[in-house]
Amino acid sequence: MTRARQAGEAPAPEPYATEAICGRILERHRDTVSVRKAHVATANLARIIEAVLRLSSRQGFHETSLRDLAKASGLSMGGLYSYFDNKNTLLLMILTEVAQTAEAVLGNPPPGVAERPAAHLRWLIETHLRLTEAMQPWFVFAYMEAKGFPAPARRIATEGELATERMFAGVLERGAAEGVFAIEDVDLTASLIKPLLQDWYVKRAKYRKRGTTIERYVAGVTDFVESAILARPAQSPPGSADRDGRNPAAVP
Amino acid sequence: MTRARQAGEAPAPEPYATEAICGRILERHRDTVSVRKAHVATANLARIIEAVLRLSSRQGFHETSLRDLAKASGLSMGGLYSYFDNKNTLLLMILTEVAQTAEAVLGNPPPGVAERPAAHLRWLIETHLRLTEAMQPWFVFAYMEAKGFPAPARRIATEGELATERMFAGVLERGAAEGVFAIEDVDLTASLIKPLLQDWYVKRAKYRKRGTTIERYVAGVTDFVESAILARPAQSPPGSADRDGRNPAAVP
DNA sequence: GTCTATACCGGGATAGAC
DNA sequence: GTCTATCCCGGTATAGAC
Repeated sequence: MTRARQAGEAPAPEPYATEAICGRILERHRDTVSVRKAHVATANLARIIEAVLRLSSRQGFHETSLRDLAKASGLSMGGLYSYFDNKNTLLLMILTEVAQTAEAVLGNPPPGVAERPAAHLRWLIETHLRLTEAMQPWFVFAYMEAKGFPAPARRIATEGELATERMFAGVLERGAAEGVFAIEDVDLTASLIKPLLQDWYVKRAKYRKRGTTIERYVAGVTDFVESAILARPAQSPPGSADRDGRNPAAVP
Repeated sequence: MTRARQAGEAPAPEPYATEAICGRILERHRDTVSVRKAHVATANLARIIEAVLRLSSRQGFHETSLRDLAKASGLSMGGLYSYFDNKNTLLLMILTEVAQTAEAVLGNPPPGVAERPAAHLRWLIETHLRLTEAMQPWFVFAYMEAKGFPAPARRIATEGELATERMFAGVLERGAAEGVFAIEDVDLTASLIKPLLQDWYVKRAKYRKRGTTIERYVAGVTDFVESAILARPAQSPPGSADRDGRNPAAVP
């Protein structure tokens, strides 16, 4: 991801365009892709993956047949098999790429940010949302298709999940230690932030229909989270005061 | 759901046991189920659905074959078809039951609660979590399997989603009007609460592994949400003060 | 009411021509 | 490197015995 650019490589003005990402995938799978010329391989891989992401978003990956995929990508059945040895490998290519990208991007805050927990938290929220926006079909695919598949696929997705959750937990921990955050249970709070970020790409259609912009959403989540956890100087500690009596609603 | 109990009907101490729910499903599908005796029909339906929920949670619904389902439920291939006319109907049975139950339960707050927004919000959160806990496999199924299936199935799930979101929006609206909540954007806030509740059943395995109890989670979400939106008497309005400068992190 | 046996189709994967 | 033709399995659904 954040590797040094090779001499002669294209400047890649769009690091999250499908073609650019497929170039990186190719590097990781030189062995399973039998096509030698790099530029034709990336081009075709891009068409395949663009197609599989599109079809899967409607029908799911398993329900997407290789025949459909061949038609949609413009290749033939046999042609597909020079890019992966079986359907499951195609799944893994996408999942690992998503996981790697997320870890590389979120693990590299700009200089100075990581030292200030409040700023770091804010950066994590905004960067996460913008990354998943730029690679929306990829993240939706990873989220939706990870379950119910062979163990290795599951693990990749789950690990990625937990990795980013740990980043949040780390920031919250440091912020709480410095006294800028007031948090009772760091791990629980970290796991509550995660779904707020995932909602943006998982339910993208809903937000699009409502006309919610990403700027609005970033601001909304940031305010929501900060209101919940920022330490407030002149106020009683959370979880103690001014609550009206519990109303234990047993399920009827 | 909240119908009057028929004379002679069992007292049903467990309204969310699989058998009890399948009794209700049977009422709604007397036409497609060809087995006449009610008690044998509900018993078998329960075994079928218990099996399909279990298998689908691992492999997904589409990947679960009717052969597997027959083995797991103890019925034969042919036997299954006296309970539904095709696989898709089985899917719809489950989805509609989940949607109906959620709406019936969440739409009936105990007397006095609906009048006080703070109490109502708290009741909604706790009831939602406890309901989805009691029917966890059902809700996971509905959440996971709704996408990628024929339009009618999609609609049922989406409608259910929006219905509960509207309940939250309504409460927040009233609370804001009364001045007990300080909320900039009611609709956005309502849609942020939803994923916090869904996370409990979608990622149930994670929380189980960590030893997070439902009481802990209820308290955690309640505190988180209330800290975020409860109006604070002696404090500047949200979204204005004491934030360190924005740190607009463009995706690198 | 439930089972066994079977029809039939669409899926993934491969062989070999071009 | 890519395509066409084909194999074979496993899926849904049904027919007819018990």
